[in-house]
Amino acid sequence: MAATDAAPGPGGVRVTARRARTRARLLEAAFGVFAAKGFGRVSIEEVCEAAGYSRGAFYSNFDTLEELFFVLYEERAELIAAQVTGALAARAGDTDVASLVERVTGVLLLERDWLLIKTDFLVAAARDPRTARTLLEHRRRLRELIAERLAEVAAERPLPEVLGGAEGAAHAVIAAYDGVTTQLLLDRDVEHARVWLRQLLLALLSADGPR
Amino acid sequence: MAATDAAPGPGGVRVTARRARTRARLLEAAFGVFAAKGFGRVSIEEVCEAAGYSRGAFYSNFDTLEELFFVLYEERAELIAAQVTGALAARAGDTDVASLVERVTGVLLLERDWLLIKTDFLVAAARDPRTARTLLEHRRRLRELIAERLAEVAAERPLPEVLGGAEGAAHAVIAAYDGVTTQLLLDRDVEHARVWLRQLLLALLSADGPR
DNA sequence: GGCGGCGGATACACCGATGTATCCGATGCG
DNA sequence: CGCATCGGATACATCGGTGTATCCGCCGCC
Repeated sequence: MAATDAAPGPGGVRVTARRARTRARLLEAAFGVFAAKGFGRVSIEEVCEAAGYSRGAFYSNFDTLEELFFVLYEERAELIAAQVTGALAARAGDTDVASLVERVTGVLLLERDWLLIKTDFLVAAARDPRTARTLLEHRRRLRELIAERLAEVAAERPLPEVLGGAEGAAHAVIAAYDGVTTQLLLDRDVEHARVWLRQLLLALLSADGPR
Repeated sequence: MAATDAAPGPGGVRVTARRARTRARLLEAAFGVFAAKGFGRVSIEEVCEAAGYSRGAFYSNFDTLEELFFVLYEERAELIAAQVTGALAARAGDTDVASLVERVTGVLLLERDWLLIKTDFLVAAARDPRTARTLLEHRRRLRELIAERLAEVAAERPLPEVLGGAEGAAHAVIAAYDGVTTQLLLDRDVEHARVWLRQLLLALLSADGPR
């Protein structure tokens, strides 16, 4: 499948194997550079150097650094979403809050680098409504995944009514995740963050449990 | 007290009234510019133009744009801290969680612009340990203020033990605040954010209450 | 009211990053 | 195996931002 896959892409543009490879390498390298220095402090040149290409390669694949950044974000976000889906799907019949929390926290707080990039993206979205919609949509999907799962759990043992059903509870889970993320960005203690997130989620979700 | 206050400052540098005014105006203008475009997308020139000065004025008062940004942050952070202190001190004898939450949420989620700048600062701190220490110290102070107050509350009606005492509960309050902040940055709905934060805090703090 | 000095304005040189135009080599097809 | 095309490299023009050196006017004290 060398160049035979040079099929017309969605935009009618042929994409050869070679092209796809450089594009992927640029994205991969950009991930590291963005994480290290932050979008806004990174030049096109730096990304190319890290990937082992010249700027010519960049301009052949992207129009602007922002475009690359957005593509990078969406790509990884998709990946995370898949992982969460997996973590939630595992042992689907399990309605124990604790084990659910356990699995989700494991997936959500893995790499600090991703959190750094996600925060850069948040900053961009905070000022540009169009970008914000992308991020909100992504969050909505995660929230729904969680809400569905929590709904099952709630069937066995009711969630705190203060939160407002499975929907509200899912909202709370996201908020807790965001909150812990902030702390992790500052103290760099991934292990502590994971423990703390677990604790926080348990406090939120099983509050009325032992009433 | 016109120019007589041109007393040697802490660094042995005379600071005249005129100088202080321009400095303040630059900071004030910078606040708006940073909030609108984000640190990293702002040039020195832009700040000066917004303030009604030329770049000469800037370089006379600051060495770099980053320095101005940090000064700006610390100045406002101090102000917020004072407001929170005030909100917590009011009706010091009051040990009702709900009214406490009410007062704090009112102070914490006022202007979106401040949240934008604070997030920019977070991004900077996430990559520079030195900056991180500043931010962590600021958070620590807020946390202790809250913890002290929660300790009083806990004397009347115990907090959820899952959180780990007043200290842990204060930690949770900060996390919830950060989480709601993220959402607010995206959807721009301040009123909703305030309601939601209140709900979240109540869920966290009064969970075991009616047991 | 003149004068010294501080604060801010103006002008200039420099640098880094961007975007583009052109060129060359690799890739894959007939 | 030769050729056409695509992808990436190189070279160049340009621009915006920065920092600095110098100048001027206003403020404030004698």
